[in-house]
Amino acid sequence: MKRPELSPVPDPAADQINDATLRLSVGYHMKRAFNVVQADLVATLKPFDLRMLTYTALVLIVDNPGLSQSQLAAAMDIERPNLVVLMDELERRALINRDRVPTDRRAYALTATLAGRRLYEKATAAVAVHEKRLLSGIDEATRTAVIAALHSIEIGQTGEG
Amino acid sequence: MKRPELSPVPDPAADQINDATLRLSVGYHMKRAFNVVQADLVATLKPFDLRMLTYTALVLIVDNPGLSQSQLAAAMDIERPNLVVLMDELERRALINRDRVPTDRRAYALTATLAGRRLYEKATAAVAVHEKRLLSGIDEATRTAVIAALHSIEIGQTGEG
DNA sequence: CAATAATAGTTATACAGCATAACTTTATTT
DNA sequence: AAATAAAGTTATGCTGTATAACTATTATTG
Repeated sequence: MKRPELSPVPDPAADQINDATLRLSVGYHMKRAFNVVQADLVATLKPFDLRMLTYTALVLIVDNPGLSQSQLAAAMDIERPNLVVLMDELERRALINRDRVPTDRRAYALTATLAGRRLYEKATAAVAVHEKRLLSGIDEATRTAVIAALHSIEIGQTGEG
Repeated sequence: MKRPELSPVPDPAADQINDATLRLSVGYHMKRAFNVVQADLVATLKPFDLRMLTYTALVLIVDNPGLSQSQLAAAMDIERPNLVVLMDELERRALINRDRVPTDRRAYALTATLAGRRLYEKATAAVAVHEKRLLSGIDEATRTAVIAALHSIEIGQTGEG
């Protein structure tokens, strides 16, 4: 506002916005960084017609054959009703099977089809490549430390005391 | 109740789900960690009737008085139409003012009211306290490294080559 | 064993976050 | 002056997430 027209820049605070207060928050940093990572992941998975949620579900089913929808929902930290539509989609695309559990006819045993496993392989390889590029500016030691820190935040050692 | 090994557990992956493949992805770690942080932030801001978006907007307006909605939307990395409803809410609650810019009658100059600045102070203090607890298990050096790494990911030095 | 409670999956629904198109009003450009 | 661009707005749709209520089945228990 008080910038005289000495500088060729037309507007003062136009492009330089002060977010120093927000930068004090780790949540702010995480949100901004995660936005970038998520955008990259979404773009990476798009050629495979997968979103983060469908990819995550597919991977967990391939790696944990036979698990139930409830278990999967718990693992993915989403509500059961929301998982149903994910399974509907993966099943419709013949990437997974919903087999009835003989010992508990309420539950489904989720397994990946051959097509599902193939898609898993391709998508996982693509994700690895893209993530490698995303982290190319961070050395291995730091990368490990970041992963560990993120995990420690996730675990949440903030006792109630 | 711990299950003794008298019986071969019918379902092996019952409570222990293997997410090793996903753990190779930083995005997965970030999402899970961010979920925790976000939940904490949401809970922290709830007493002030603020969400992450409204809090972020309020802070940026207080710290950058006079900025326009377009500038704010750019700073927050959200679309202008979505910012409108945020400003509607903050204005309705008399936390900010939308003053017409004399030199450009299309734009609004956003400023915080006294109530807005007071809420900013209280909310920011609360956020700081909660984040401190959230990061209590991480030493200062690691914390700095994590922030730096997150920022470097955000900036995205991944060239197009 | 029958009544009850709990669990797995489902449907319907609602809300927040994010994106795009199209519009009005005002500024800028040509 | 006409065309173009920018700021803000409205309408709309899609994704992700959450809850209530329902069914079918299993587990509990009195």
